[in-house]
Amino acid sequence: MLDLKYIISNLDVVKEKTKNRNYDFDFDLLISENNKRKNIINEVEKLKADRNAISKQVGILKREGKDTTELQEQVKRDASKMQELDEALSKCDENIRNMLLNLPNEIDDTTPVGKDENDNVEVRKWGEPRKFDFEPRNHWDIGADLGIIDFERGVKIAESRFNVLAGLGARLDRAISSLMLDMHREKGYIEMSVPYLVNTKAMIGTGQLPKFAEEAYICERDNLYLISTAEIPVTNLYADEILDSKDLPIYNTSLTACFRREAGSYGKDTKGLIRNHQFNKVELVKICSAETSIEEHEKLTHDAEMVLQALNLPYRVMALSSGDIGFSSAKTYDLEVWLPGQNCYREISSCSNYKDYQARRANIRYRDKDGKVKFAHTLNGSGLAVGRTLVAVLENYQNADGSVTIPEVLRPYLGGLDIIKKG
RNA sequence: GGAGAGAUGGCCGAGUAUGGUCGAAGGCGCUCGCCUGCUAAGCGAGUAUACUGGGAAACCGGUAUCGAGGGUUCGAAUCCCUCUCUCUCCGCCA
Repeated sequence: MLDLKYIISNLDVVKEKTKNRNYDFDFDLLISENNKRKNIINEVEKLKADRNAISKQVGILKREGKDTTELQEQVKRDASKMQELDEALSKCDENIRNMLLNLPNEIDDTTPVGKDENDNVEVRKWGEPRKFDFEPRNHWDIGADLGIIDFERGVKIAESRFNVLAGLGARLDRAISSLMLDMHREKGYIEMSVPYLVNTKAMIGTGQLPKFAEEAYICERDNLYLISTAEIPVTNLYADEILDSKDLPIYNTSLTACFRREAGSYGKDTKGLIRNHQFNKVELVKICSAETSIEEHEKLTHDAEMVLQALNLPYRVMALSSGDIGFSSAKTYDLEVWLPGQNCYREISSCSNYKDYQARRANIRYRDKDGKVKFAHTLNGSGLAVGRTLVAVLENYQNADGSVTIPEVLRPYLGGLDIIKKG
């Protein structure tokens, strides 16, 4: 949520930046609603001030044993007017809040302006894609042949876009998760184990609602949502809190399953593990002050990159353009890993600086050194998507005979195992 | 699932029976100043948030907020109703 006062006093900039997202927003309606609101406040608060003053008088007179009937009658006359105005005011407040909840974050000045993902800008590249002396295969062929990914049975017990990892597939998934969590813990992140179901308030806090209700699985009976990312529970841990500046920055990491309906992506990546309804992800979440968030964002991205480097997986870092960046984000770097089976780079992590956008929604604040209460900045990034990392390992480490070499750093997590072979 | 107790500022905690002088005692914490070889202690002062009006600003006024929402009343932290959450006991259970 952007600050309404900021929007009004920087209207041209905000309009321009919203337009750069290809996002339509009725700023005129917002402003007229706000003017209406101020007028009502003026009127109703005068009435209330009168009422309070008279009520005070009544109290004093009653104690002296004097008659107050006339004063009481006087207040009664304005009661219905006050109620009317109060109702109009709450309606106004609600309208404004809804509008603000549906206005995306202001893009950072360094976010490249562009139409869509084709305008994303490559920031850096790491590693050389391996040269194969055979035709590299897709991970779903490799996985099925090795018997470590079972696509059919996942569909049988749930529906399409669900899969089952079996044997070394499941163990490899766990090894990858553990490696990531250990690496992040060593960098100072606190590991968190959090609920996979959250309430509406949390979903609004991080920006999934009201705009993206279609993406979420709902447990209607209990009015809870399955999380689409650990960002939701971990960021909202601090909702409605005033943190001490001594406790900032907060570094958290969390492994959770993530649930996404993938509405509107029918036909996209239907094969394999790339786009599933449920996948594991290790998330990095930071809460920090406004002064440090740009630097913390760079560091967070770096921390996610280190996992790819440890696994020796080639990748590139993309700065998302204004047309591709997420609704709540001011600036986002995507990490894209090289997938030889598909001969392209694919997103494996998304690292975003939300600045105070989520903090305003979730009411996450801190007291700075002067004792002033300020909105915090929130950041998060995948470090990394576990399923997609599994994909990258299978495709990058595949051998001509269909086996897959285990990357060195994962071997301690697999009892020293160095290769997955058929049978 | 059954029975009971509770929710007050950054934190703890009084106030609720008897509605008005309660934005709310006291303590802790924090900030500033004093004092003391240093630290600790001590002394003094200050210390909620949001919205809104005026002002260049310092600041001054108004409104709202004692879990949330409604109601009674001239007036609600205090009385009534609904909901949410927390705790204790019982039952069930990984």
